[in-house]
Amino acid sequence: MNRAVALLEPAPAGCGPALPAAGAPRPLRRAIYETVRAGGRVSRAEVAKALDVSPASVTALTSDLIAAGHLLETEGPAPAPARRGRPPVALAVRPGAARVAGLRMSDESWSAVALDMGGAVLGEARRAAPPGRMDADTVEEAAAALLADLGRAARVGPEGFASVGVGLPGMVDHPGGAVAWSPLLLRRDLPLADLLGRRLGAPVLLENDAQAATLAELWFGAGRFAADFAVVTIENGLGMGLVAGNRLTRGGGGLGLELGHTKVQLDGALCRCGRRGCLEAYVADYALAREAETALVGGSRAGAVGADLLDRLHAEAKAGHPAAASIFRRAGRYMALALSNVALLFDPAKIILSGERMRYDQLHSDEVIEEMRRLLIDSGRPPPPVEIHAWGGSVWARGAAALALQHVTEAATG
Amino acid sequence: MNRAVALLEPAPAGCGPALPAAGAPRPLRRAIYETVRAGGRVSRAEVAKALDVSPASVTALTSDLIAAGHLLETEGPAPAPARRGRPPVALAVRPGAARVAGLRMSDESWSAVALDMGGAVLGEARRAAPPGRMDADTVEEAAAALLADLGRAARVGPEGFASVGVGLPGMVDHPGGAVAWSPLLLRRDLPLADLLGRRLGAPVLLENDAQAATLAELWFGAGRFAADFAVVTIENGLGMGLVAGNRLTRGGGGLGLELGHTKVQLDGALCRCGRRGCLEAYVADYALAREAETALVGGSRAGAVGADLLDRLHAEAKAGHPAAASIFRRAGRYMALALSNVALLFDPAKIILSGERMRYDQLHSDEVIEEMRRLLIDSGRPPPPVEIHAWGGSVWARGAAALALQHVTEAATG
DNA sequence: GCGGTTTCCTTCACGACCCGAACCAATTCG
DNA sequence: CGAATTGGTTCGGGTCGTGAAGGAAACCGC
Repeated sequence: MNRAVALLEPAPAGCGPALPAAGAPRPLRRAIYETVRAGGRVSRAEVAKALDVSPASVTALTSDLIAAGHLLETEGPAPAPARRGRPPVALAVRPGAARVAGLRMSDESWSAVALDMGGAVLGEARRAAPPGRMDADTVEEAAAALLADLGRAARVGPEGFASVGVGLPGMVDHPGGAVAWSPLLLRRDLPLADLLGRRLGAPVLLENDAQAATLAELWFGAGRFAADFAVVTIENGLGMGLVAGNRLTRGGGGLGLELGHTKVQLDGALCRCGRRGCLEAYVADYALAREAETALVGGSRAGAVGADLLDRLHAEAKAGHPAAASIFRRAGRYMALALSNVALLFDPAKIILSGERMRYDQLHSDEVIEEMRRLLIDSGRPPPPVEIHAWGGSVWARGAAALALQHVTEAATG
Repeated sequence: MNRAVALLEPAPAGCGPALPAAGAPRPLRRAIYETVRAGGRVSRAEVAKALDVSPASVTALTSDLIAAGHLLETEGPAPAPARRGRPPVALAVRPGAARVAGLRMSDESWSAVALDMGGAVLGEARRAAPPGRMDADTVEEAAAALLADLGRAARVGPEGFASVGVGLPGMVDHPGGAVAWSPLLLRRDLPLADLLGRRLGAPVLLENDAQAATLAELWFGAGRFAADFAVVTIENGLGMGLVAGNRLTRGGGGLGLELGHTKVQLDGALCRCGRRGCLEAYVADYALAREAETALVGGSRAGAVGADLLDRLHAEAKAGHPAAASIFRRAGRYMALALSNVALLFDPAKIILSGERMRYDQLHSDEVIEEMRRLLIDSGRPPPPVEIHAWGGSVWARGAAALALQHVTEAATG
């Protein structure tokens, strides 16, 4: 910091996992690129130290990457230059090398975000979700329209996105690019990646929305410096994602981890999946809503639907309405039970709660966290801390965009 | 099979994972060795095809491994020689290259098994567990005594074991070689691997007993040809292990997956861990026993303890005793709930039930499996099949020995 | 200002690893 | 017996990454 230099490129703060993935035999070229991206502005010497490789290799490969237009040397020193000796030259990802998009489909609205290769947001867009369950054509149309909006917002022309990541609820076969089942879709086993890829003119990567949220934490959020953590998402349903050894874990079959339908009660409450005792049937918004209708009887019930109803319930509970409060209290207790099960089965270093619908803070109040702690057996170690990330809108789309970033990176760095 | 040749070495059936581990950057030397061990008797051409490497590399590295005494060429053709062309030369692991031992410590009895490098059992030994919780000296003494027994049974001299694997209940830090907590030990955070290693004169690898059982399935059992499966163990408590991408998964903190203490009921039955609603509190033997005392009132209750009591309960249930039957029925239903949760969270290709104490078949009857299926959401795919492996005695010790085998292999093949 | 020191980066020769192509070897088929 | 077929080996070469040596750019003390 011994001199101030105006940067020609905006200084990226870095994105992507900050720690190297365990057991990943990635080529050194890519490892170097990812290290630079993770750090934002990193010198060659730092790269060599971080990856434990010789400076010679770093020089050779960075000049290669610079020549290929993936990295660049920036003015100004790296974060903490030593006071003596030759000052380091900061390397950074060349942001303009490519642009990617992330789409997030949900039952309410779809959001999209455009990123440069440094992970900086170039623009955002949002549209209401098409009503009802969709056929393939409807999905394609809506996705193309949203991407066109995004292109305008981010000043990216058509065909301007090198890759598009898509996150949607349901059972998504990520490697196969197919959606085994989704509440948004009419058809089972839809090869959506191919369909959208043809329509959008760019390779499309699919992922379950909870997994996309997990990627968002890993790439841009609270998980960047944690190697092992779980993300629990509260949206229309309940989902979760797991990062182990700094990489996203996908279930054996490539499908997501269906936390919402794990059973927390024999012969319990009825879930929309038709079974009884699912966690969702106690904590999801539709579960709260059906109890709200009972609790708020006598109020202007007929007029309140969906989110309105829940907001009213929430207000009543805060105001001390006993029935309303008991609804949230029970939901919170089941939430604690579920979180303790996650901690016991996955042993994460931390648990992150994420989702747009986390405004009902009784689901993650101090009492809930405290109850979770009580439910954990004493392992001699502190229980995993629980962090709340009630990020707004585009975060999940950014997670989907991370898929695209990863894909472009792999293609570019062999 | 066109000619019969007497083998100088016993023909090994092969051991170890039959499929290559995903994302494992193991050196080709080791990959070749492991491929040969997995297949038992494999030709160079088959190795090259299986690993998708050039025959040239296989030739070079196998001659290297043969010279080092790790592999050998055996007489007789490999399993299915083509009818035409030069007949293949079968390669096999040289069984005598080293011997390893596996120890399994439990609350009742300790078992041990000696293996050669081909995974063949050279001998077994068993001793009653030392009573009560042990200090470090007691563990060392008992382990050394059992290993001496094993040496005699397997005709292996002292210092004859190249490595020793140990499986024990509790929270085991495998990479660190420490036991964070175990019901068998007095002390927390005991660096047992170092202590035993010094005493036994060989490198010692520790693992949670359920994880060892999972390794046993992966190396010798039903998991050899499955890349993704879960193992649920029913012993004094309930444990589980998970194989993903053909390798054992360890929790974020390196500790096991505490299935037995996941909560299946808010404010449920009291568990020995002090919490309420743990799965163990419904299905473990001590949980059954305490209900048995109630159910069998009027019988010769005073005389029946432990296993006797449960055997009587089991007999009564089979004979139609209503209270006895209801105990097992409830336990079975919670078992089904737990299995469905495992399937939902880990999405394994199959679930294997293992353990010496699985003689109470109501815990894994057809009704239980059927109930598990009903509890799973319809993913459009068949639910994971459940296999029962009520193997006797030394299997868990073999899983521990697999740890040692793996360690020796890694040391030998760089 | 000017060597000495420190840190960063580059150059260059080399070794480890694995591959492709060509070739030899051992068997069956016609 | 030659052709075909399959298994295994030899050999030159490419890629990747290293260690050692040295040049480059700053600071320090005189």
